[in-house]
Order: sequence, then structure tokens, then C-alpha cells
Amino acid sequence: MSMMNYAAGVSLKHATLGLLTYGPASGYDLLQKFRESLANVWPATQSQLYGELGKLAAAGLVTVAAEGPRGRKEYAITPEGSAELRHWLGEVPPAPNRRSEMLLRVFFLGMLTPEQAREYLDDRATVAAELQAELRELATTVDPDSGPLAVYGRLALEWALRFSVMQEEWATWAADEVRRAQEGVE
Amino acid sequence: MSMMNYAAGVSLKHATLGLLTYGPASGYDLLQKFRESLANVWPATQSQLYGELGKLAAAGLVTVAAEGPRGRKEYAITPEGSAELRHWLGEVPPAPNRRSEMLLRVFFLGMLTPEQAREYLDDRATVAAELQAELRELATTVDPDSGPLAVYGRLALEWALRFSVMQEEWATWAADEVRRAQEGVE
DNA sequence: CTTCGACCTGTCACTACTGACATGTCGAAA
DNA sequence: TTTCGACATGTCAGTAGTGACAGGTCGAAG
Repeated sequence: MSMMNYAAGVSLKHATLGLLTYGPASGYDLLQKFRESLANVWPATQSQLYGELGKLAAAGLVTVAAEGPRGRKEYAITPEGSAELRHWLGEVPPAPNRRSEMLLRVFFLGMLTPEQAREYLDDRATVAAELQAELRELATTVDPDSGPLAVYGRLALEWALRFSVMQEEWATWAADEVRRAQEGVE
Repeated sequence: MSMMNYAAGVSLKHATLGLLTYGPASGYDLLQKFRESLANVWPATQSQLYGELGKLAAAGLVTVAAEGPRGRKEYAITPEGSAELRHWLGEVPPAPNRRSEMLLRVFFLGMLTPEQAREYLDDRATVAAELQAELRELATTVDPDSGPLAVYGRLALEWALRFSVMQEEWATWAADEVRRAQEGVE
């Protein structure tokens, strides 16, 4: 029984527990899933994941359910882990994203010439449009009734789609604003 | 002359340089500015900032332009610092946000009852609506021609506004989807 | 029967960030 | 003239995250 549960609000922990609710898996397996489905939501490196699994096991939130060839350790979520995950999902308010490099740059666009500033914003619009195309492509690819991850995964996909639409529209508008301000001064 | 410039893509560095383009300031001053204007874009703690100023000075991107009472050190950006900032703004593509705790939770909403899942989504809609109200309030407060930060700051504000609108609409839609799926099964 | 790619776990050094602690000084109001 | 709030700098231990290094094994195709 370890006395200190490690700090709250740490999402790698919950991402790992969440993936394990879909069935037991090794660190190696989980790493694939992180890359396949969570890459754009909560990426994790190999070193981080193996470390996390160790902590999770020490805290009793997962157990080594089976050992296989090549030193494979198959982890399974415990009832305590499951309770922790549900607690996090239902009772802990999500922390909003605090940092945006894209917006930070906007604050300092005044250092550039208006032309360069517009170029930056136009580029944002282009990138957002490209992302949109990729996402729409992806949406057609996803099997509508494959696995339970797909059910709520579609909601996440829709979010990303709407986000990229918003970003494109905003960037186009902002580039226009810059042009307008420029004309006003001249 | 230090041989190693510290790693690229580190935004606290550029946030600090950016703030210093508005005039010389002490660590203390900068900390206020971080809290006032960059809090929702790139927050920084005191310990981080003082450390950063030290590194920036060692790298020659800022200098101690004046020393005042209470050990006050007034930092000013150097031509090298200014060049670095412009390089970052104009030539280095911004890294997209990779992590979203909010979306991570969406992936695991299947662990909860559909009612709880809908509650989560409804809460997101509510929070987004509240944020929107605050932002609109803030928009009326901002002096339209105060300081150069305000010019591009307005673009950032508009982004936040559009983001919160998007989030609210998405969450409302998603809660509806969950209800629909629930009815489909019953 | 070899060999090679996929499988599999682990460690290390380093950077970024956080919150708390420690330590003082100046200036204005009481 | 005291005292207190704002000014001001710095350090430290700890967590999170990254990329590289290191080492080993199984299974199937050639």
C-alpha cells in the first residue's frame, strides 16, 4: 500500500487507464493505441508510458494480468483503476488549454510589417483548410460501427473539423482586418 | 560568447522578447504583463521568468539596461534579440496544440452512463457560454486605441470568442448525438 | 538454419514548468 | 517614526514530457 497517490490532474494516467478499459494490453500495445487514436489528443512517448505503467501498478490501479513471450507484461485495469477513471471523468472539471503558440505570435505580429503579418494569417488559413480536407477524408474512412472508441471518437473528429473551420474563418477575417487597418493609416 | 544557443521552438523565450519590444522592463514588470495580457495565451511563473531572463542575458538577446532601487534590473531587448524574435515570427512555423484534456475525456465517455456523458457535454456547453459572455464583456472594456498590444490583441480576443462559440455549438450538438444514439439502442 | 523485422522492456539526460520558500528594500500613510 | 504593502530578486525540489540509447527475443520467410 503506497501512502501517496500521485498528483491529481495528470492526464497520461487517465489516458492509460482509459485505453486499458478496452481490454488488457502490454506497454507495446498501448503505445500503438496512443499513436493510432490518441496522437492528436494526448500523445505519449515510450519512455513516459513504461514509467507510467510502473507507477500505475505500484498504486494498484492496474495489475500485470499475464506475462508472455519476450518479457511481455499484459496489464489489466483493476476495480480501483476503473473507479479512479470514472471519478476523473465525472467529477473532476477539465482544465482548459492554457497555451497557444499560434495566438502568442498574434500578440507580436506588430513587430513584423503588415504584409508579413497578413502572410502569417493567410498561412494559418491555408493550414486550417488543409487540415479540414484531411479530416473530411478521415471521416469517410472511419467504420461507423467499429469498436467503442469509434462512437465517441466521432465526436472528437467533429470537434476537430469544427475547430479547423473556425480557425480558417478567423484567420481569413484577421488578415482582412490587418489590411483594413493598413489602408486606414495610409 | 556562449557557444550553444538554447533550443529552438521554446516560446517563453519569444514571449519575453516580445514583451520587451514594448520597452525595457524588470522581471517584476514583465511578470505583471504576463498576468495581464498573456495569461490565457502563454502563462509564466515568477521562477521561470527570472531564470529565462538570466539565460536570455547570457545569450545576448537582452541586456541589463539600467539598475534601480531594490536591486531592480531593467532589461532591454538587443538587436540580436529583436532579430531572433522576427525570425521566429516570420520563419518558424507554429507548432499546433497537441493536447486537449477536454477531448481526451470525450474518448472515454463510453465508460460513463449515457446520462453522465450528456451531462459532461452539457457542462462544456455551459462553460463555453459563460466564457463567451466574459469575453464580450471584455471586448467592450478594451480601449480600441490603447497601446500596440491592443491592436493585435483584439485579433486574439476575436479568436477566443469564435472558439467559445464553436465549443458551445459542438457540445450542444454532441449531447444531442449521445441522446440520439441512446434512443436508437432502446 | 539463418536472418531479419516486429515485438518488447527498460534507462538516461535534458528541458519546461509549477508552487513554495527565502530574503530583502523602498516609500507613503498613519 | 514606524509600519506595511508593493516592489524586487532569487533558489529549490518535484513533476511532466522528449529523444536517444541499450538490450533482448520470437517467428516466419527464404
